[in-house]
Amino acid sequence: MPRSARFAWKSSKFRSRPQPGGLPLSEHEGHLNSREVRLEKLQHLREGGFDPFSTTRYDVTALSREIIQDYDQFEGRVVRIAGRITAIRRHGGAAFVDLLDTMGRIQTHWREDVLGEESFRLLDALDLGDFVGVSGEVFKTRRQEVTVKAESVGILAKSLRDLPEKRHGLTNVDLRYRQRYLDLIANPDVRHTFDVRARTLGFIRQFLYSRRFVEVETPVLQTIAGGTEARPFETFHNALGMPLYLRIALELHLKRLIVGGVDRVYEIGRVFRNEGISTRHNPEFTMLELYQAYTDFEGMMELTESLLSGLVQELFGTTTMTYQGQALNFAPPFPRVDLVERLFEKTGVRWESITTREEAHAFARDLGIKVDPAQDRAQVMDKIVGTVVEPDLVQPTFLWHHPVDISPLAKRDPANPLLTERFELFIAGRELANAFSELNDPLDQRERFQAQQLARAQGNDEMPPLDEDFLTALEHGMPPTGGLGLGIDRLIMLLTDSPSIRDVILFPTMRPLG
RNA sequence: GGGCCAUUAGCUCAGUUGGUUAGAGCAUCCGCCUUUUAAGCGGAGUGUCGAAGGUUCGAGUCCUUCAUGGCCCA
Repeated sequence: MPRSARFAWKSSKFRSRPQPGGLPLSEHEGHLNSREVRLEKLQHLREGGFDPFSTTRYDVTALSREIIQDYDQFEGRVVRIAGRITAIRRHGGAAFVDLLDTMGRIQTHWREDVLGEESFRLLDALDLGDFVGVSGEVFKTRRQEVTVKAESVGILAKSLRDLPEKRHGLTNVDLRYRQRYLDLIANPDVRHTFDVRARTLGFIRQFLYSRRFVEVETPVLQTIAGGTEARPFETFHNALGMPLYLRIALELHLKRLIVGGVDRVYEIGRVFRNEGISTRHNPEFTMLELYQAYTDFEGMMELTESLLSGLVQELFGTTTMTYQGQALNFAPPFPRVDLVERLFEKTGVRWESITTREEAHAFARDLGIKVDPAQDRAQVMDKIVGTVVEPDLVQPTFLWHHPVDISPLAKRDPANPLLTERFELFIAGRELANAFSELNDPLDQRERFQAQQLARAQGNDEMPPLDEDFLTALEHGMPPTGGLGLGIDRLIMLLTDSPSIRDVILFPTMRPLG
């Protein structure tokens, strides 16, 4: 087709139809759906020499928000912007076209007498969702809206599918998670949530760098998935001909690095636990684990307070924030609650007095707490604490002094060997972090692992197998060390006031459709 | 795993006691409109009512099973 041909597009939608308002249609005539209309427009653009997919670059000189915020500096200047069309308001020989770029929305004004007929008529083949580049002067309309005058335009990509509806956005939660790209286009809060996530990770890395921590990456695929109690995902290595497991914690490899003399070490990484999905659980999630030699759980408390209060200060400009209507104050020091003492205050029963599985189940029954009959004493006691103690811990609070029987990797309290030097940080009733003075006695560690093997043999499939390689490392000597694990996703939920973990994971685990 | 709820046009949603050809807004298509912004005015409804069975003269609506999601419980 000759390049000089005037570009004009008309839908063939009605070509096979009788006149509008006329005779009824036969069954196979007439309607094109929206994708077919867009394909037809694409075809016309190509035939007119405007292939939207042939453009390889468009040198952008300004972004929407900076043009609007620094209007004084941009007024009258020619800028080149690019983005997705989110609205077209046509006025005969002119049109307002809204573009969405990475910073936000900006309006452009297209006039036939400025662009010329051919360029202006490109609008006939444009739809919401298409990418265009616009170059021209920055000005303000009568209504004082900062606008880019379209002096030249380019089509950068065509969209073949409709955008979500503009007024209500995309609210179908299923679609929001499955097609997160649409969610990001339609719902600006989503972008904010993931900006906060990125800034938080940046802050944490900067904070740890300033304390001379080294960031490392340890194996995801492991022959023994240990470091906590959880069912792992299993996979298979073909060349080795053996099963491998996806890690459930970072702990045991990072401690090997402490043995190796990396005195301050951390990893931010994905861990995988083969358990149910809920508003607080995704099968894969992100953990921060850090280990610092020559300090203990008190050192980890100080670090935790300093990290979180600094982070909240950085994000909000103050140490207070609100989660789901609850005001939270991150100013250190955080209050401490002794686990065994608080349990006694709440129930009149001391942890030490419950020595058997049967007693634990009876205790739970007395409190009206439903427990899986298969659970052992420690699991039941954990559940009781989770029900009667933890929900009250709304303000950032250290729950500490956990019994040794639920803390297989923590050092004993020198004053009471049944307790450990451990704490869990609770905020808004939820566990956010877990830390302790790391057990470095290889003989004690072996005994506790062996106790786990007993539970494992009795059918507790959350118990990891004994990790002989880790014990060998410990036998080479590990200095006294403080360790901390912190759930990044739950932290981001707090910081973005998100009720569900799925709101802070870009692509949460979903069943496939059909 | 159990209970409750939802699934209707591309998107957001109505749809009565089972009753004629299933509706609205946005989006889309046609016409008009050169500073609008939920632009406006006039015209056009585009659908496997999540899927499969069943009851019925008649099912979006009632029953069963299944699928996906949400909330609560485990």
